[in-house]
Amino acid sequence: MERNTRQRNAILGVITEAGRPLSTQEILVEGQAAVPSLSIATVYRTLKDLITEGWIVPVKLPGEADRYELTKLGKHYHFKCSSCSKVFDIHERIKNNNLPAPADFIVESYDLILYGRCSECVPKPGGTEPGAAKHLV
Amino acid sequence: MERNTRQRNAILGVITEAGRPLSTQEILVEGQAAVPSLSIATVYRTLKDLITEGWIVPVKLPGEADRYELTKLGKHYHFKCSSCSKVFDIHERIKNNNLPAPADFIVESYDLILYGRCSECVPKPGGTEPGAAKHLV
DNA sequence: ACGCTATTGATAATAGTTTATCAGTAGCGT
DNA sequence: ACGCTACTGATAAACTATTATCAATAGCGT
Repeated sequence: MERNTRQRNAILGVITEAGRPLSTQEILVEGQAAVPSLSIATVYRTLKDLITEGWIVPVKLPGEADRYELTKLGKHYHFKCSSCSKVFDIHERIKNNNLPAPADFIVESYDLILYGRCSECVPKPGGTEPGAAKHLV
Repeated sequence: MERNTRQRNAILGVITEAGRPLSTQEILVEGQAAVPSLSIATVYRTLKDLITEGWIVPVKLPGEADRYELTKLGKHYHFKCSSCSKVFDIHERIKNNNLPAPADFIVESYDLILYGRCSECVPKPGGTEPGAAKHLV
């Protein structure tokens, strides 16, 4: 990065504010609130730069396109809501860190992905499904 | 399925023998040992049928194409070797099943994926990297 | 062995995501 | 304010994985 552009600021701003990993489409739409002309090409270009510079990291989930979040959030896990499709960070530790594998295998790292309903999409008594209407991704 | 073809038998056979989730390419190559003319189209078609019929299930890993394994193996986790790229089943149980998430989230399921070196690719003293030469996927 | 038709093989087409292209725009040093 | 050139926006292109197409092949019931 050599110039401090509105687009770049908007994109890094959106990711910083989000507090959860965002898809390229989420970044595009949110970023256009700040820079209406923002294009998907610039989103991809800037994400690549931000990764190279170490500001953000891609979050990979099975069968889905990458999402992106701040590197400084460090090692943690992810929760995907099966209703609204948003992905949230889980910073709680796994209590028992004793991960089982065959004795002659060397475990170097691991991913844990939880699936379920986020607080917005938990079915509440006497109401219609909140998730259905709030589906944004 | 209405006819019992050599192709179908070969594909289901390869998956059954493997003992680990196989990629479409692995299934194609291994299947061609039994049916040399086997094409990738037939692999995809047959995999879809076998899934519909309940024989196999897709195994999804972050950022990778689906692999396939027998349904009857039941719920378990996976280990991906960072050297040879093979994926192995982990049937051992997680000792502490207390998965952490925000209190107002409902966890319905989870995926656990271990990364590291399989027994074939563990660096052994005084030898060159076995993994480099054995990279088959 | 015959014949019907489900299945196959080869390849084109599709789908989704990411990257390349290039003329126009806008940071930023002077 | 000027000018250089990195950056942007629009879109084409590339890429990978998967599915559709269709003439040729091969199960399987008779």
